[in-house]
Order: sequence, then C-alpha cells, then structure tokens
Amino acid sequence: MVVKNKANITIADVAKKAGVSKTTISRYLNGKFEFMSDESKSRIQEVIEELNFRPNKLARSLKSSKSRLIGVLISDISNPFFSILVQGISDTCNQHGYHVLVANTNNATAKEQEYILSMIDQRVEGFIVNTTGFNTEFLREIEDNYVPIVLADRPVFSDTFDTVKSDDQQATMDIIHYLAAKGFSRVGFFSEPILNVGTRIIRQQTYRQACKEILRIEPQEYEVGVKEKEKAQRFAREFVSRNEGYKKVIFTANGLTMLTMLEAIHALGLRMPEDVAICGFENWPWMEFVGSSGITAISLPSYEIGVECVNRIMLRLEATTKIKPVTIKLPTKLNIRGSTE
Amino acid sequence: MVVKNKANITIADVAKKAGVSKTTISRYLNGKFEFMSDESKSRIQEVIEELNFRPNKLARSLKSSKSRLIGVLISDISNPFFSILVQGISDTCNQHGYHVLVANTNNATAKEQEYILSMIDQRVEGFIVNTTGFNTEFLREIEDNYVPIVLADRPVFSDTFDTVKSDDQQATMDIIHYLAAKGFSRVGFFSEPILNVGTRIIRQQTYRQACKEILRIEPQEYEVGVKEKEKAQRFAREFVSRNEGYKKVIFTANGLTMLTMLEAIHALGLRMPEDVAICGFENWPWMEFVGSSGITAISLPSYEIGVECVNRIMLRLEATTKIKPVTIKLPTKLNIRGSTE
DNA sequence: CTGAAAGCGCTAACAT
DNA sequence: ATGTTAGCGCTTTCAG
Repeated sequence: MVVKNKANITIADVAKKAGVSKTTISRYLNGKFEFMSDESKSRIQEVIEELNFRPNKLARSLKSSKSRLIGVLISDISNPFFSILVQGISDTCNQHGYHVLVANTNNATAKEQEYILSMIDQRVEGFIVNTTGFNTEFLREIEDNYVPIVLADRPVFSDTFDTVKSDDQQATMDIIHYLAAKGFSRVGFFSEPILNVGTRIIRQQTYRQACKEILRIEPQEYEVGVKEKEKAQRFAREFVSRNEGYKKVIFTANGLTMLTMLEAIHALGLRMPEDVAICGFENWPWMEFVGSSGITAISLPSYEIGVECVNRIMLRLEATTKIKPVTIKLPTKLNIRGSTE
Repeated sequence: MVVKNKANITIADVAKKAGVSKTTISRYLNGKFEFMSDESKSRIQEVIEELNFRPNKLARSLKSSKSRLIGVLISDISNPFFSILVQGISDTCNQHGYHVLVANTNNATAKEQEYILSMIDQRVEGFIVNTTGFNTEFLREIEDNYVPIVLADRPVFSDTFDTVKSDDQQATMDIIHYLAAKGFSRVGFFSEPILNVGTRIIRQQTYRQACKEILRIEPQEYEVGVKEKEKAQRFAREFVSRNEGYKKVIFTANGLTMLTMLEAIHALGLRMPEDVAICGFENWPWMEFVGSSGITAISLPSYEIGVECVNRIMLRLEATTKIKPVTIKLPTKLNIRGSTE
C-alpha cells in the first residue's frame, strides 16, 4: 500500500500527533535541522511515515511563489526533432525536481502568447521556448517582468535571450566541403516556406556563403511546403534539368523537406545518386536504408539541446546577479551514406 | 505592451481601486453576475484592464483544490507514436483550459510511481498514463484515493480503468486476411522483448488466433530488441530458410521493430518482397518510399487516442456520479504498398 | 531549540 | 446587490 493519505493530512495533523508546532514540521520538511533536537527530528519522521504525509505543493508554491514548474512551448511536438528535445528537457527538469508544463503552439504566434501568459498565472519559474519567431518583443517583456526564458533551437535576431541550438553554420560548411570534395558542383537548397524561423535563415545564409566561397556558383533555392507534392516534383525536375551534365545534389534544410523531396524523387522515378543526389539536415534511423544505400544526413543534438536549455534556466534561477545571455551552439555530426556517392 | 503586471496586482488592489470588496471582484472573475449592478461590473472591468490584472492560479487552486492541470505519463516520448499522442492530449487539454504536466517514464515502473505521486502533490486533477504495465495495483489506489486515470494505448488486464487504444484485434485480423488473400501462407510475428505491455500482448494473441483460424499454421514468433542487430539478421535468415518455397512475410508488432528488421533485411541484401515480404503496425511517411515501392503498414490513430483520453477525463471531472470504466477502441487503417505484393 | 501569529491571493458561507 | 470573515496548507518573521 503505497498510497493512503486519503484524509488529506496536513502539516497541522502531523504537528498535533508529533506534539510539536507546525513551524517545527515546516523546518523539518525544509531540512532546517540545525537547531532541532534529535528527538523532535526522529519523532516527526515517524509520524510523517505513519500518516503517509506529503506536503501540498500548491500551498508551498503560493507562499513562496516557487512552483517548481517550467513552461515549455513547442512549435510542433509531433516532429521527432522536437519530441526528442522535449525528452531532454523533461528528463533534466525531473532530475532537478521540476515538472514541465508542455504546450504545442502549432507555430501560431497568438497561441504562444496565450499559453505563456496562462503559464505565468500558474507561476512557472521559467520558459523554454521553441518560438514561432514573431514574438520577440513579447518574449522580452516576459523576461524583463517575470521569469527567465531560454530559446530552444530557434534563435531570434536579438542578443537578449539565452539560446541553445545546433551549430548550423559549422554543419552547413562541413557538408558543403564534403560535397565539393565529392565533385558535386551544383547544390540546391530546399526548405519549407516558413518565414522568420531563425534556424532556417541561418542554414540558408550559410549555404549562400558556401556557394560563394566554396562552390563558386549562384545559389539555387527552392521553397516547398510539406503538402505541396506537385510543386516538389516540379522543383525536382527543374533542378535536375537546369544542372544537366553536372554532379548535382538536393540539400534539404530539415527532415520534413527531406521527406517531401524523397517523395518527389520517388514519384518521378529518379535514381539516387545517379540522376540526382540528396542530403540534408536531421538524421533518422530510416535514412540508413532508403535508396540503394542510405541518405547522407546531419545528426542534430536534439536531446542535448533540451538538457542545455534546462541547465541555463537552472543557472538563472540560482543566480543572484544578472547573467549575460549567451548562445550555445552544440556540435552536429555528418553521416555519409550512399545518396551522395 | 501586452504585459505589465510587474507589481503583482492582486484582487485586493483591484477591489480598492474599483471601490468594492474583494468578494465582488471574485464574483466578477467567476462570472457570477446575477446580482451585480451594471455599474460595478463595468467599473471592475475597467480597473482590471487598467491594472492589467490576472488572477493568481496558484491561490485559486489552493482554495479550490482544482489546479486545472492534467498529469501525462509517457513511456517514451521520443517515439513518434507517443509524441503525436501527447500532441492530441495537449491540444485537447488546452481547449478545455487545462495545462498538461508531462513526464517521460522511460518505461521505468519506479519513475512512473514517483512522478505520479509528485504530480498529486501538485494537485493535478487527473492522469493520462501510457503505463509501463507493472503498476496496476498502484494505479488503482491512485484512482480510488485521488483522481481519475485514463490509460492511453497500453491496456492492463483489469477492467477497472478507462482505456483508449487502437483496435488491434481488428487491425491484426484485417491484415492477416489481406496477406492470406495475397497468397502469403507463412507469417512471422516479430516484436520487442518487452514484458507486460498490453498492446503487444493483444497483437500477439490475435496473431496466434489468426494463425489458427485463417492461415492454419503454427505461429512463428521472434523477439528482438532495437539494438540487437545481429539477432535481427539471424532471425531474418532463419525465418526465410525455414519457410523456403512459401510466400512469406515478416509482420512487425510496432514501428521500432519494423526499423530493426528493415535494417537486417538491408544488411543481408534480401529483396522485398521477392525474398521476404514485410509489413507491420505503425505507418510513417518514410514507409512510402522504402524498398522499391513502399512498406505495407497499419496507421494508428495516435492523435485521436490523445483526444479521447482527454474527453474521458473531462467526463469524469464533470460527473457527479460514478462512471463505469470503458475501453474505447479506435479504428486503424491498412495502407497497402509494394512490400507485400 | 521551539512556537505564535501573520499572511501568500483567492473563494464562499453567511450576513445585511 | 454587496461586504465581512474565515480559511485553503504552508512558510517565516519574531519572540522566547
């Protein structure tokens, strides 16, 4: 029988039964044993176990304004990248004795605001936000007036927030160096048409830089949404014919775009890498056996990003002085497979 | 400026400024306008907007023992099946004005207990549990003494819990009927060696039943863990040679096992479906273009399971009388592709 | 070493 | 139609 505090035992019941005051119980619960007699201590412990007493966190929180809750806002939790991020966040928070309040914003700016405000009403102690990108001012106000915020994965172009993300510049330069060495003289950048997502922007800008510095070509960029199957096929065809005679590769900015383009390639009956090669951001287990010998892809440190986000929040919660915001870039890994042979 | 309740405005401040009592403010906040003058009402509204007042949910919760929080325990949130489930749960809870406290149990029985107890301390109003399977007694105690529980996806063999899951019996019978009609006389059941997970057990039992009633063969069952690459290859080879001369198909009990076996098939250089066919539970986008023409797979209603779980909880929270526990089985869909041609 | 009492912000029974 | 008052369960001065 693990459970039996049916009667809603409170600190007062424990105090009465132990023959001490509520204060002493409170001290016991908070580990303030310095000036407590050993008798009291062991007596209290006995009674607590006997009554199966567990303190009401709501009451504690109300009194202390410390809820031991972290608010987590995720743009799309069904995306494995983000669910692993949440796993990292959740596991680490739990280790610190915190719980996470998770909400799915579905990339909607208004929902992001609404949920954040509502979580503040619950007195969360901090936020980890995978932001939609349109709430920079709002987030700054929250951070200024309430609790710390760490941005997960998606930066905003303002250095006032702690940000934890993958090192996308490095990753992009690395993969393009690799592609160039393999003889791919034409690299097309394929991404989702989502405005304002810092991650995409950084990958795209680094791609452009790499086009100039490494490949010495004009960038070839395509924006295609997840549901736009026809457009994806048109773009694939266009990219292939436009670069006739060159070794060419489709470079996708994220896992969803990879899926979109793989579908198109499959539908068009193109061979990888003979007709067109492919590679991109986000590495998933199934990529090992798609095509004749797998898809070249960049592993992102999703779990570790989650862990670091929590570490930053905890740092700020413990800090007594202001801490300067930093951007933490975690290393990625390039997995080379047959799709870029 | 959306935010500016820096000074922690309380109901008392609003009352003072509006020239009424705290009670009236409280009534206003709770929509008890029946006996309130229109002057008071509009005056209060003004002041609330002016001061940007938002009620402290912690205080409300302490008073009412209603936290507007639902606890969600997930065995492995990095698994897309579960992350979509969480999405369904989270979206639906938010629609009802609830937030979700999410914890990842990593299939650990002790963690499941620990997090549940801790969430009770936070006064969550209900639980949605994707249980490890070893906490039946514990969960029953929680439900008896505290708050409603709904089991998501994984049933336990006890009819005392509300359970929401996919209709695995139907799905299994359907796919085996389909396979039999296609001429597959040998079907092997491949699953993870996890004990006590109701979902696996049901799929396996139905498979056995189908072996008897439809295929009229002895069941051929293999248990292989996600990391056991060699074992997977051994089993694949064994299954193929054992059923030499028959049309045979590997039937995987979940997405992870599908990945494990695809890897093995790929490593062994087996052709699908010529050397061995494959199909299984869980349908993902990438399955459309693995192999020459996709993988046959069963779509599971993950999101809808999440939605229904919340509906059940809400039903219980609103109910005044005891509600009889039910098991809700949601329909699946068979996606036929080239791997079972 | 311990306790009395005040109060966190809100709600609700009981007045009026 | 509105206010007074007493808590919800805990923490924390302040006083012994």
